[in-house]
Amino acid sequence: MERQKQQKRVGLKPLPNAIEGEVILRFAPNPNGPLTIGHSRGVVINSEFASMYSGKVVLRFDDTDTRVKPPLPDAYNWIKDEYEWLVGRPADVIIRASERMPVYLDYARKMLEGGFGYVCRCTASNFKSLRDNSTACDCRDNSIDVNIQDWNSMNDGTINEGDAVVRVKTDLDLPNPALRDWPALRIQHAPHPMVGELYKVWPLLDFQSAVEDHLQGVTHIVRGKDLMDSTRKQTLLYEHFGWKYPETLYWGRVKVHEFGGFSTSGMREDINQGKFNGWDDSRLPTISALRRRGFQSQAIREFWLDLGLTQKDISISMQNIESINSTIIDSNSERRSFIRNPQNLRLEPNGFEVPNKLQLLRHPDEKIEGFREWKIIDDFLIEKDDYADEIRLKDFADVAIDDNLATINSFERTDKRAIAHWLPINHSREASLITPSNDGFKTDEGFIENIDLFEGMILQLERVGFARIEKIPENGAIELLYLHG
RNA sequence: GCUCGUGUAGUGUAGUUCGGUCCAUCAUGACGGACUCUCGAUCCGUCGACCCGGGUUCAAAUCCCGGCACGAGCACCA
Repeated sequence: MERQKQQKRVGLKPLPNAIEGEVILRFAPNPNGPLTIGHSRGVVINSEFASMYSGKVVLRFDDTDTRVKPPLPDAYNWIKDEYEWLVGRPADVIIRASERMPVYLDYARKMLEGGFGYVCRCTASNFKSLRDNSTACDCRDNSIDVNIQDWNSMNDGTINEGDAVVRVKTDLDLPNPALRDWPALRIQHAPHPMVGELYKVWPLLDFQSAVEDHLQGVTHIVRGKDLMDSTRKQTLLYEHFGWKYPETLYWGRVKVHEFGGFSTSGMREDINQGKFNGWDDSRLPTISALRRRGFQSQAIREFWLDLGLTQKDISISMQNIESINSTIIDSNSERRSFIRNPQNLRLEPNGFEVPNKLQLLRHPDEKIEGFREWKIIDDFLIEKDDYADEIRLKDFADVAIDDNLATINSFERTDKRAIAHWLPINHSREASLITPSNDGFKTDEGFIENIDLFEGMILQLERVGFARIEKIPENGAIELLYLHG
């Protein structure tokens, strides 16, 4: 009897309660830096769900903090572009929380007027100790009039930063203390990089996000499970307003072996201190760095889609992304010779008639048609590591090496001697291959086969690995950035 | 500590809703081999897992109970 073999489901699981054409999702980063590989999970998963249901994605900049994680003005455009690069099309709607401030402040007032919010003038630590005992603070019983008065004082700057916050009334006996009378808005007098000093009171994530999700008609929220309590807080607010909370899904925490965790503010500080050369420093787990090295957006997409949506905390390796990237770029990457740590040799014909031209395939399986044509002269290079009594010059000849003389034994491959890549010096140009590593960069000086090269080209250096051409200067060495094997 | 969540091979993942088609899927990895004038690609093979203990049942990765482990939240950050 034939057993039916188990199969692996492909693609994301269906979204609960999704109606074709009516799904609205959102991706809401803080523009305090460009996107990291961690963010890309949100971009990929949300955009994939949207395309599964012909829905939309709202790209929302959650930039309501001017103090702890202040926005970086450049980051808005970086993120917009990186989103587009990852998805292949722009987000359907793009909004900034900071430009929507009047709306949030209006809803805050409505909350106070509705009596389900109040201005609390306790210190954070006092409130916390009351809260932990399920005890109301004195401010909680203030009349609506008093609350509105205090609210006005918060907004006109009469009440100082740190001296008041607006809270959402909840059941103080909620089992989870974190949810009890949670803070919705606070005072921040620091100027906002985008809107300046227009506002004294700024909403916190849980309030801003909750109101905006409702206003944008978001039907499904997919977010990290660290935000589970946010869902619960926001649901309480929705109940007050009489709104229906979106379906919510979560993913677990992700660590990448090669990078560890990734904190945008941490990187920002390190860059400012000069530990990195910028956001696209190839040692950083940012999208701009991966892109610069030659990772394809398709590889990043496939990677996250294969992981799918689970609440497990995972620790993954760049090897997985590299493997996917390899299969994508292998067929369209031309081959070139790159000689690290070169050794000069001179060809001794030994009575053989040496052809003056050699045609080498641009791609071994001819996925790319055509040849690189070498004019053979006597002087050529091999890597010092390949130096041996007898080697095979790839695609050319068996040679015996004595000192720096390479005597041709045969053009045919006659034995199992090691194959080495090589390069006639008339086709060589100085190049340095930079490989990012944990403690800096490793630089291999050498010579690259100087045929049809251009900046941004991703090629496979024979017997070395994939690399991207960073720069071809007028004079001096070509700069190569190592991608992976 | 309190609250919430998660446990399938080295890594990641499918299967868990409605127990049998599961001596458990796929990818990656490691190892071995074939092929190839790259340490690339391709092909073949091998390795390797249901957190633990009870229970229900003819039958449990799947249901129930009890442990254990790990993670997150408990910010006037997002």
